[in-house]
Amino acid sequence: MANNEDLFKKITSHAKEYGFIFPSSEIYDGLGAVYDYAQNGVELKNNIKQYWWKSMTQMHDNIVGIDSAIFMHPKIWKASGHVDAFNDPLIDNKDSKKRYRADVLIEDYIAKLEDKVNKEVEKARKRFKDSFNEEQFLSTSQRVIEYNKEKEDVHNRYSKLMNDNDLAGLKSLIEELGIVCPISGTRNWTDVRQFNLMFSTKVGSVSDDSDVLYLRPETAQGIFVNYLNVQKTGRMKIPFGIAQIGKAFRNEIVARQFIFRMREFEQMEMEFFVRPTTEMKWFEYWKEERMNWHKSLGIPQEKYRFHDHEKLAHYANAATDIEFEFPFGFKELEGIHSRTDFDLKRHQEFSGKKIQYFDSETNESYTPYCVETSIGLDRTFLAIFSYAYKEEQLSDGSSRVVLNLPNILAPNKVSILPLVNKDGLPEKAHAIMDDVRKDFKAHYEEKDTIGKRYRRQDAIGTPFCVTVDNDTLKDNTVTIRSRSTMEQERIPIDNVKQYLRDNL
RNA sequence: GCGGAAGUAGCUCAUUUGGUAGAGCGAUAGCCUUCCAAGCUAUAGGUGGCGGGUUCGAGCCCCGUUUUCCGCUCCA
Repeated sequence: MANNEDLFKKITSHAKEYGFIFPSSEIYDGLGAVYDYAQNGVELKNNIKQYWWKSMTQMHDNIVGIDSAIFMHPKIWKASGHVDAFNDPLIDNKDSKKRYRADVLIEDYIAKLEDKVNKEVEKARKRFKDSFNEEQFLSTSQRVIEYNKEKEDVHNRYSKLMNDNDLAGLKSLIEELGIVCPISGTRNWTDVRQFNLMFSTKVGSVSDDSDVLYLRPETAQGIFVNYLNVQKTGRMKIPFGIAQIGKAFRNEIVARQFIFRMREFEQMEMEFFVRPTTEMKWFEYWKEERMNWHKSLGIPQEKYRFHDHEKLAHYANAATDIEFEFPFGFKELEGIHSRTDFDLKRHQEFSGKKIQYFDSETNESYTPYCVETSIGLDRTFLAIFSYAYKEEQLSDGSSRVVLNLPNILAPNKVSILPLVNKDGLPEKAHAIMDDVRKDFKAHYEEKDTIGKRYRRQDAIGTPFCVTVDNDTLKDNTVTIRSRSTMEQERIPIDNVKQYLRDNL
């Protein structure tokens, strides 16, 4: 465990030292849970995006992509359930340090009153046996009437407070009812605070409540609200999918573990629309398809596992996560959800627009069901980066740090190096560089000894180094060195690009 | 949000009871080098996280604040 913590620290500092990820606003002491992608990081990230995008839109003839705006009509988040489902009033007990939802505490209290009523009824039922009349008992028992009155009273006040968003009122109600923490048993509560999942902002130069917009907490809704447009203009036939890559924003209570949980992050989502009753078949299909995508990056199966959800979100009828074994344990990397027709139905209801599909095969109209694949781009970055990071002990007693990135994702594909910085070698190397860069992201370096330059390229994951020496000037051959094996072979300059094409 | 620990050069760390801040690595420039880090020379780089207090004098003591890490908490 301590070893893994140590490893994770090394990985995060490597990410900074070698230009992959910087803390946001670092010269101003940083901004919590926000990170910037640096010169090498942005290349790796873009390559991951492209790899995913192609696997979706190029390798499937029934998946198209869109890029919807981050700003969307505020009603969308009402329809999706985000406004109501993620506005929790939270309260902490200072003694047990436990956090509760204030509304749940009060609801529990009301439930206890209900239990008391039920107990009274049971007691009475035993006492009166066959002559027991429940209705009569409920309306005459003094105790039951009191309990019911308090229940109703508390419920009314509580509902009003929730509707008015009166946080101070919720706290005084909790105190007045004498609600104690189940753990510590004390009434030592903090103030009630509102937890808002979504960031809000205002549109227009003059602030007004009616102009509140949310920064989207997921990209999926941009797909759902464009479903009709895409289906019609693309003449899409079910089953078909819509893919999107984009930023999303969530106000996490605790955001930690580097880029694993950030307030601003990027998702790669694909919503696949299917005929109702076929959704479980497609759910299974996408589970397998997505796992294969991960494995295609050369990371072994044992680093991944499925984790099925026991408790389903309000929109889903099946859900699983693909988890990856990060240095800090198995954590969610991608979610695959069967979202039913929840989203399209809700948007039909809230927008008043008919969102239906006429299926010419079955000759009927229906609201399509939807299977979602939703992968965290930043988490994928972290998974690939941390798996690639290796400290190696070499046979000659020295060591090296190498990023064994999948070649297709590496920021630089090749580095062109003159063996020494004289004798016309730099000129020759520049000529090769100018040719290779037309087809591959290439890098040129003439400073320091060749060994140092190799190690620097190893540290940022460059798969190949091409070295120009004196023989090159005579016979137009160069050595090409592999990052993974550190072995090199001699090939004609004319074959360099073909070699790269064959080996990347 | 609570509790604990920490914050000195780009990185890793020194400065042993308060007396004007150093090293290694790295970086830059040059030299030397014909294939795998740690050869030579020179140079740059710190208002000691920030603010206040005590003191003749604070990196060191006190208070506040902020950031990071660890634990708890929360999480579609």
